[in-house]
Amino acid sequence: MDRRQMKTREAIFDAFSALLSQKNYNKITVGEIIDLANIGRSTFYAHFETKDHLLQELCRTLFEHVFSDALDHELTHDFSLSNSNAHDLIAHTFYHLREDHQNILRILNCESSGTFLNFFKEDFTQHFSPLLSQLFLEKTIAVPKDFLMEHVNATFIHTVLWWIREDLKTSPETLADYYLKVLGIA
Amino acid sequence: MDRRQMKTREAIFDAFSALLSQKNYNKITVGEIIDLANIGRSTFYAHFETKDHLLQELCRTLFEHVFSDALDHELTHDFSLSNSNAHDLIAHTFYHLREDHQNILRILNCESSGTFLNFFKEDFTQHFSPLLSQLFLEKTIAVPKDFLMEHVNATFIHTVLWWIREDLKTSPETLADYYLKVLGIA
DNA sequence: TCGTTACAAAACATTGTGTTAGATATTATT
DNA sequence: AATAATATCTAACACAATGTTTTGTAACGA
Repeated sequence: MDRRQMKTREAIFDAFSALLSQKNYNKITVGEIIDLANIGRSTFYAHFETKDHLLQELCRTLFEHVFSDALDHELTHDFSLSNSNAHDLIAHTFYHLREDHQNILRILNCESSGTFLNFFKEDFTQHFSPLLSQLFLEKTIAVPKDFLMEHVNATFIHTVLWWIREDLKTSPETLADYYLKVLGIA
Repeated sequence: MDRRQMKTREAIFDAFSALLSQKNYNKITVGEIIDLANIGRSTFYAHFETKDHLLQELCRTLFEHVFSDALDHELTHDFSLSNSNAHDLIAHTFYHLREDHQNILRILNCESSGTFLNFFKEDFTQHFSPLLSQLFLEKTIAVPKDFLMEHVNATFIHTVLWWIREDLKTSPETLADYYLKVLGIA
């Protein structure tokens, strides 16, 4: 890929996420982005069809490897998920979020978090929910399966958001404890 | 208040929520609202400073009495909250949501739900969280109190959203069961 | 009935979106 | 090093939506 393309793409992403940490997504204009990224107007539209597409691509690139990396790393050893395995898996994901992806956390905490959560939720559901719901089913709680899956999902997101709001002062292991505790698996 | 004012205010609210059930909040234009409400442009701006203010006022008027009404009705009898009381209280709120406020449910389910959930969440937190967290503390789960409160909160919202998505086919009592079950109080 | 007030219609300035044209600079190719 | 390809920049453009203003009219309350 052309170096120029990569440079401007970088610049756009940087400017965009910088603006996102300051103001709501809906209030950000393309004009502001290109000013901060220091690129021409037509250049922006050569890269991204609309502002919505930019958001989508940013989320995709950010979230892409968080969950899958964590799972790959953990499941290499053991495919059957015990309680302690689940704890390690969750904790590992929290580590991953904290160390390698500060950008994700900053963006999840911005005013437009709702917009990002949809993407975040999708990835989480895809990778984790099946495994966790399997753990639950062993306990045979008398609620519908899809209700349970969404609960596991929503609780994970709420856990991450709480963590960010507490400025990541809780350790990944402890946070994984909290998560599994309120879910009743612990 | 002038009858004319009330009439146009009604018309604006009706048109707005009708549009919200069709498309995302951000995509709705003032032009569409005034066309559907059949009022003049200047009239709209005489009533609402911006589209955001309209949204805010709509949420306020819709959510205002849902939680407080439910609480008033229930707590008249008994201020100490036992497990069965909690179940009745939750179920009563679900009834309230279903019967008296179809508008709320339709709006919570629209594409812009994230926007409304902030208001919804506020009201719920204000009225319910203290009572429910009290129930939890008796069980002395080893997680921080504010984490627990937010969990109770987020789970309620997720429960309502799941209910809507299932087209309200679950009875309020059963739904209250589900809610308390996944919270571990049941 | 009379003063007040809400409304409609239309024009208006302003801002943001997305497109297009030609000129310039950077890149990969030979 | 010369060349072809292409990413970029400046600038102007049409378009849509926002929010304001003006003027005339109709509905309201007293």
